[in-house]
Amino acid sequence: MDSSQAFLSALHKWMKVYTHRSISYFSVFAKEHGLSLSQLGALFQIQHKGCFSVSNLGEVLDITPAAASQMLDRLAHQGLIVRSEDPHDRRVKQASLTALGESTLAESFLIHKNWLNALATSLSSEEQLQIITAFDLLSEKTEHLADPQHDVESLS
Amino acid sequence: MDSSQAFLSALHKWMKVYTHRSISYFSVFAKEHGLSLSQLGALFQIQHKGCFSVSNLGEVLDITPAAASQMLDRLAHQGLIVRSEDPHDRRVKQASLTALGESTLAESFLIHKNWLNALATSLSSEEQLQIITAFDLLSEKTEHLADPQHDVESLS
DNA sequence: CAATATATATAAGTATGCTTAACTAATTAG
DNA sequence: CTAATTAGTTAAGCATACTTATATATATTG
Repeated sequence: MDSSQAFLSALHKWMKVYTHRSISYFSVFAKEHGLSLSQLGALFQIQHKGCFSVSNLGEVLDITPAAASQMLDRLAHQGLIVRSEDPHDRRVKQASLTALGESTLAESFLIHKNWLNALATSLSSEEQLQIITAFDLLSEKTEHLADPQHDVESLS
Repeated sequence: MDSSQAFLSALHKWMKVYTHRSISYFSVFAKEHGLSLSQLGALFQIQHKGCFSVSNLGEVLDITPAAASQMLDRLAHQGLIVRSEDPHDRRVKQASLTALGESTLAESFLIHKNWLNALATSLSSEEQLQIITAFDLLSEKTEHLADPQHDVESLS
């Protein structure tokens, strides 16, 4: 299909632009908060799923359970997550964000604010509405797709 | 303005969804290629600007020139970048991607392929066209805005 | 109940990623 | 031409981020 090709191409171009911007913003943010990019990444994963067992976090980050355990150790030590026993299986520890963890992530998106505001003012109301519709569509569709793990498995 | 608020909200939502996906994909990709997320981030920055002096790379990544020099050392050792003397100022070393560096980054976007294809097939042609228009608009506007460094400076 | 499997944690070891301080080379200013 | 500044590297030191191997607690299975 022709529009699929154009769709992938437009999305790819935007990903390059966005990746470049966000790496720079997240680098500054992480430094300001005494975090590494890896730690910030782990926090995003936990936030998205609500909670994560040690092994499952290791799977999405592609690291061993031992490494995931140590990562959670450091995050817990900084007060960003807590580990609680899973009532269904007492071997399992579920990691979830603390209030501090939540607010830290919320703040991490604010660092993009200047850029996004500049972007907003450079667009007409009509253009903004067009983009809003597009993003709503994308967000909705993405959430209905399978979780990344499945794609990852099918790639290997 | 009302549509600006909705615009920022839609963009924010999409950023959360996309950040979550891309961290997982880039984690897997980095591991497969023996890279860290930090190294991948540095490569993206160099790619975007074409070349980077040691100090300037340090600025966008918010690290000291010494750290940037060491980072480039490791990337050069892996054959992903080369450093060449700036003809205008022989103190300056310009880092740029090698063919291997370029192809590695190109490949890093392919790892999103399964997801993007699934996304594409879940959308009608009409919806795809709407999204294409939106992304073209965004990519174009973003490239005309000032570089991230300026925003960063104004934040501190 | 005993044996096995699973989830996590801990220990030891290595590479990365950062810092500050000291050093070298090139440029700029007086 | 000398002094001061700037760009980059190097060294020492420390925290992070991973690995494998081992240990411990809980679950599952025969």
